[in-house]
Amino acid sequence: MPELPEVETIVRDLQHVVGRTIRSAELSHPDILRRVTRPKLLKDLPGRRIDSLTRRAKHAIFHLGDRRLVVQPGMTGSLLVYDRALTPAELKYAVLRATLDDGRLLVYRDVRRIGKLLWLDAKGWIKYDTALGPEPLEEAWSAEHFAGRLAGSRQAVKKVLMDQKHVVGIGNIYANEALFAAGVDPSKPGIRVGPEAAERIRTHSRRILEAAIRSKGSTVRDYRTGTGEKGNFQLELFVYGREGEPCKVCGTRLSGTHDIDARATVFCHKCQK
DNA sequence: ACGAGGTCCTGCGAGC
DNA sequence: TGCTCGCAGGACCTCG
Repeated sequence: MPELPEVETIVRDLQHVVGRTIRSAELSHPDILRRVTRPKLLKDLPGRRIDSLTRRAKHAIFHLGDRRLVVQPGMTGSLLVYDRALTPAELKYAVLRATLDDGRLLVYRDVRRIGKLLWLDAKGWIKYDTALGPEPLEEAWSAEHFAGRLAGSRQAVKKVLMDQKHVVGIGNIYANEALFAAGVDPSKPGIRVGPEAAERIRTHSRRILEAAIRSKGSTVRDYRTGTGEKGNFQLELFVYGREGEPCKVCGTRLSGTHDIDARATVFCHKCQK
């Protein structure tokens, strides 16, 4: 489940494809495309140079001349580069395969295809970019900004933290972790989270995201780095995936619920108020 | 304008 | 042993 640290890791690992030109492309499942058809994308890609590869929110952005290929890995998406032909097993989930001018293969792999590929021109990019909230590791996500968004919402604080309109890049794993670290009950309505607790959530979110980047992300299931390896931050999780196990801080049995946005929420009812 | 809830997609593991 | 079924969740959509 790539969130910000996982996509950041993938993008850093794949910088070696920058400067390469796409020679040809193949797409096995057009159902992952958004706002573009298969014939259009496959006609547009060949001959384009990868000018840069960046991250926005939980997405990887390939800058290809006047257009951008936005990769939203969703749950099970990953980006991999091969210097050999794919095995039949690898081919099964290789949704997009782009042959580069040095002969290597750039692959978007996605088992469940919850992920999406967007092919945007300059205008489409602006629309996409402006719909997203600030990056959590940048200045724009200030104490005032976050406290203001919380104060204006009756939604559960966990849902606000995961809402990409308010702040990007934080998904279920890191929302659970940040709220535990901040000592805030995930179900508390945003409007009832005071400025002090809001600031704890913001600073702990940043700290955890940065630590997770240093550990190359959390591999809970399918996530792999851009070099095909597992991340390591799953070893440092305090609550996610630990329902029923003892709280690492106080020993209380961790609670679990699906009441917030139908997502798995795990928390310590003693540490989080 | 906002919030609630449904939908997509497939592998995996629990349970019988 | 082999089957069914529930679950995982980011982004987007519709409905009220």
